[in-house]
Amino acid sequence: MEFMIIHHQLFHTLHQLSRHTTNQLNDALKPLGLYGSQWAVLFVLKRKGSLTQKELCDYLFVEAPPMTRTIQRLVKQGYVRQVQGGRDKREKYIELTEAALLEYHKWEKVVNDVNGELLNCLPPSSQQELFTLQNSWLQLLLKGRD
Amino acid sequence: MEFMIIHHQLFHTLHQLSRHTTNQLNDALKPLGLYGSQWAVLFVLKRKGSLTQKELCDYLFVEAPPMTRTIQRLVKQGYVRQVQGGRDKREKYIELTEAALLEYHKWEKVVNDVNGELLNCLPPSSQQELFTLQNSWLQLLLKGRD
DNA sequence: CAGATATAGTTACCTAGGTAATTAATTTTG
DNA sequence: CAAAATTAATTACCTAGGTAACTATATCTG
Repeated sequence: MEFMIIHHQLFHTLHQLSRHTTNQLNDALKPLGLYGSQWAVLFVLKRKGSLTQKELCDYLFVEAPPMTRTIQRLVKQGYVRQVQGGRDKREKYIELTEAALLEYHKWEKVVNDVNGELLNCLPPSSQQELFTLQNSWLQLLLKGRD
Repeated sequence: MEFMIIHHQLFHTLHQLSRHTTNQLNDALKPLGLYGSQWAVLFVLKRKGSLTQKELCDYLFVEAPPMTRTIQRLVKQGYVRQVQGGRDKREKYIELTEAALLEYHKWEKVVNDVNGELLNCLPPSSQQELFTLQNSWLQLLLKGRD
């Protein structure tokens, strides 16, 4: 019976950690005029290059409607372009603009700083262990849900 | 430089896990007419008894406005009562109703089942280790922010 | 090939949770 | 004690992310 309480605490702690870290990220990004959800998209585009919205959704495990909203905001700010895909006229390729590439390093530094600050209270071995545990759990959960 | 990528992946995985598990919880609660945020309040009230809204906020690390909303919804559903506090007329004590106490065991079983299902792909030792790591990280983060 | 089915993206609307501003009651302080 | 500062709760409004319904294009099938 005791393990049910452990489960409860585990989910509670997971939830708190996620909220706390995304709040910290948003605070750090605010002076740059960006939100966490926007940064996630910019980060993926920088690494992967041009992607369709569907591919972005699949990569970030986000449904299509919030992705549309995030991208429309990035378009309005001039950091991203929607390009009509050649073959399939339904899909839109999303790519970073010159403006985004110019600012990217500044954004990246801010994010790396806040990430480092959030994690510097944990020894690197614990960070690695935490990541390994979280990652294998997530993989197992997603495997079961395909 | 490599650790920045690990950091990024760690936060990404944390975020995904939190979203996935709260989505699963909400799916499981839907047939009962409850949301995850409501369950969190009901759970604390069952354990701790009558609490003020401020105490609930402090316990769940949630700001006052969302707590007001969640409680108002629970009041409307008849699962919770707001009682004007005796000494301080600003504060409102929140307590479970008879209706909530009657349903509680059913809710608890549903939540325990979904929690168990989400965690049964991880061996208990990993669950314990994950909880310990998450918890110590959260404690360190909150200690720094007081 | 034409009709049915599937898919990419959008719109509308829902909950979760955050900040800023407001109100009413309580404390602090000159 | 009266005025100022603090605090519990609420209201209004913001982002994040979810589902349902819709549109337009692609693909599959009879």
